[in-house]
Amino acid sequence: MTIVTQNEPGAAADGRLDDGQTADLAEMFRLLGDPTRLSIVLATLPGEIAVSAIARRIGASPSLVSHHLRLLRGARILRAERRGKQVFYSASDAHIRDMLGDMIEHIAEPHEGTG
Amino acid sequence: MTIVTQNEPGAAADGRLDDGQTADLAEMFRLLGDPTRLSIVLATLPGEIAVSAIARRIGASPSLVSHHLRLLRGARILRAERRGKQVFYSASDAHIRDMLGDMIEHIAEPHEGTG
DNA sequence: TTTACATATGAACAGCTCTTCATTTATTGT
DNA sequence: ACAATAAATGAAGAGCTGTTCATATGTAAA
Repeated sequence: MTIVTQNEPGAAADGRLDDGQTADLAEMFRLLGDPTRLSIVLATLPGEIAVSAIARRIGASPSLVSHHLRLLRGARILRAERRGKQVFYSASDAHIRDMLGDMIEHIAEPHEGTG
Repeated sequence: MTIVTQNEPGAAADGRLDDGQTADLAEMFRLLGDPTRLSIVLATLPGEIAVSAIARRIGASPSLVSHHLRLLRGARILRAERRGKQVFYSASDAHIRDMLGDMIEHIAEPHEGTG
């Protein structure tokens, strides 16, 4: 689960990642590749949000949300902080937040006019 | 004057995407979420590359590569151009290229763990 | 303690996906 | 025409995944 950043000189400049980096990146994409899970992640971007609030906002059961949250926690995409009865989730760090922010901007940009 | 309520391209900067955009983004992530498929996409980033060359480079069978390429073509992530017996693949547009370039930069950045 | 709320976990199942192998189509050269 | 090479396609199976339901755990208040 460690992201190795010490790759050989000259790599990564033109889209070359080593196998470990590729696997890590794919794993991250895989987790974001489910609509429910992506909705959960998106719901955390504005700021900390409790499990029940996520469930309400995306229209899913707390159980399902919790299952997905476990995976997102495990991949260090989200982090949890308990406060009373509730557990608040947020992006695990600024890196994740920036990355997702960039993705959203990309998606939000106008695509070519379809025929 | 009220604030824009149109939820099309140019949505919010705080992580709010409509269901369609979320589904599209998830679908894209899903496709990039398989290591073999991600490797294929990465192999196309430096420039056009033929199917057999991709297969050689990532160590997969031409058949498997072709199957994945069909999905990537279908999602407009890659585009194909036949030249003689070979078919060359590349990122479908600058948008995709930029997005993936950003992702790679993000992944390549130092990402410390184990505090 | 008991009650109520919030979240997490386990089991189970339907549906999907990745891969392999066999076959087919497309293109070039003889 | 035939053979050779490149790529695409179809079928089939093993394994994985998302979801639901039931149950457990943690927390706070009465």
